[in-house]
This record gives sequence, C-alpha cells and structure tokens, in this order.
Amino acid sequence: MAKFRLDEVDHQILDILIDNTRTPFTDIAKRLNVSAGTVHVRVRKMEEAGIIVGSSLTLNYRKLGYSFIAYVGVFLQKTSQTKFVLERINEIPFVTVAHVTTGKFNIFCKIRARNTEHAKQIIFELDDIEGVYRTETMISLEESLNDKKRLMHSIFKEM
Amino acid sequence: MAKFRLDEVDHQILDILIDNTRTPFTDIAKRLNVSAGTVHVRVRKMEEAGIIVGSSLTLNYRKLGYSFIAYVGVFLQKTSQTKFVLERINEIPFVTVAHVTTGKFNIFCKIRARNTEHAKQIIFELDDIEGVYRTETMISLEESLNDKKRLMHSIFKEM
DNA sequence: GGTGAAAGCACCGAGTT
DNA sequence: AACTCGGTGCTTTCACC
Repeated sequence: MAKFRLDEVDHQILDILIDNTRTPFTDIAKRLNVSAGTVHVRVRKMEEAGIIVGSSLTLNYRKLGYSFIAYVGVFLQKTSQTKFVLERINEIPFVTVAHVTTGKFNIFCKIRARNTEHAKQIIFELDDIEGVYRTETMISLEESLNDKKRLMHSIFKEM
Repeated sequence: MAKFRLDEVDHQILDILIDNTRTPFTDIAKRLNVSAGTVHVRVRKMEEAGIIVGSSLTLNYRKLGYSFIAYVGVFLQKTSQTKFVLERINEIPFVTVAHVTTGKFNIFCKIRARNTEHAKQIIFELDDIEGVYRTETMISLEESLNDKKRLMHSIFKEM
C-alpha cells in the first residue's frame, strides 16, 4: 500500500479535525493563515487519497448504561476454522472488534456490555460457536485511552 | 452514573451522525420529517448530557505507513505498581489503549506501529518500565471491526 | 418540545495570478 | 497550488404554537 506524504498544513488540518470534525473550514483557515478554499481542497485530497476514511461521533457508552468492557481470547480446535468462527463472532452484537492473532490465542476480541450478567451471555455465545474449544476472559477494570491526537503527533514527528 | 433515555428521533440522529458527522442538519431534518431547529436542539442536548462527547476523523493508518497492530499483555512484579506503570505506558507513543485487567495479565495494551522492527522498539520500551516483570505479545494478522453503527443498533433495541 | 422564517455564515466552484 | 469572490445552501436563534 502506497504511503501518502502529508505536509505541515495537512498535519495541522488533521490535528484540528481530529478534535472536532465540525470545525468550520473558515476557522481552520484563519488559524493556519491560508484561505478557506485551500483547506477545502486539502481535505478533499486527503479524502480522495483514502487517508481520511470518514468521520464519527465519540459517544459515552457508560451514560447509555454500557460500562462493562472485556477482552476475550478464543482458542480454536483447528486453525483452519478461523474464517468460519470469525464470521460467527462478527454476528454477535456487542463484540466491537475481533483480531486473528499469533501467540496464545487464535482470535481475540473486545466486548462492550451492560454488566457482568450481560457479558456472561455474550461470552456464552462465543463459547457456543462451532469450532471454539474454549475462551479466556480479561475484564477491564480501568481503561486509559491514548487519544488519536497523540498518535498523529507521533506519526507527524516521524515523517 | 445516570442512564440517559433517548427516543426514536435521537436514535436516528445518532445513527446518521455516527456514519458522517458532517451530514447537514437540514438533510437529517428532511429524512426524519422534523425541522432543522429540532435536530439542532436534540444534538445540543445530547452533548450537554455527555452522551455525545465529541467527533473525530476515521483515518487509514495503513496509508500513512502504519499497518502493524499488536496487543501486549504486561505482567507486573507487584500489583501495587499498577498506577505507576500505567502512567509510564501512557507516555509511550504508539500505545493506543491500555487497560488494567483481571485474568492472565495485569495490564493489557494495544500498539500501532510501522512494522515489526518498530513494534520491537515499542515492546522493549514497555519491558523497560520499572516494575514490569515480562510482556507477552499477540500480533494481529487480521482486524475485523464491528462498527459503531451496529453497536448502537443493538443498544437501541435493548432500550 | 416543536415549527418556520430570517440573519449571518460557511461551503465550494469559477476565474485569476 | 493558492487566492478572491459570489451564489447557494447551512446553521442557529427566536417569536409563536
């Protein structure tokens, strides 16, 4: 996959939009001392290049009653079942991400639930998938996000 | 934490904005057969209630040259060192999330890197933190995201 | 809590340097 | 590639329901 080069202006535009995608382009333009048209063109080019894939809301799931997070490692009877099991996993609501991994587990996923009882149901669903040998659950007691902005800064520094 | 009740209109507004935060409120209004003012007020109320925390861009890190993802389980010498180690972990760029967990590991984090060489450096930094006994790495071979939209639909169904 | 209209801005393309 | 400018359309408020 081709690596796309971003200049300082692109960096700064991303930096502002990562924090708030609805920041008016005229505001960004003022802050960066360029015209709003330039901001517009830059953003469009980053979209066309596939760097900016889309935009989304950051929601507080706790406030919606979903404060339980756990990671579940999945062991398979045979690794050849990976594709099949991954598809089944993706059908389970509340599984937010799944990874095929090297190391201890064959598949590794993250779940978001209301409480332990709810999580139990989800884990039982995972356990019930044909080809799953057993699962191992790690409950998150504390989540510490290192936000996107910092990751972008680290990436910019290396460019 | 109080659970905030969302009605059908709120659901649908979130549903649209989760996909694209820049969808004009006038468009949303037309689709939902309400006025643009209503959409505006609903969004503001969800922001005030802390349901909508912010908005962010979805970026393609692969295109920026960062296609390596791994999960690293961290074992501590003593659990009393958790806070200290977590703070050190959060200072390492390219660690995107860290969780204090029950189960096999004491701390569990996700890293994003350019390649295996770069990942090695990051893992060595983790290993070097005072109080870290050893780490265990699981490299992601395939990531399968179950998008936010589906999670929200599952949450709506349960409300 | 919703509406519709109106004022103020933002978007975004065309034309220019 | 970036700027200015202008038509079009979006946001946001407010008096009224």
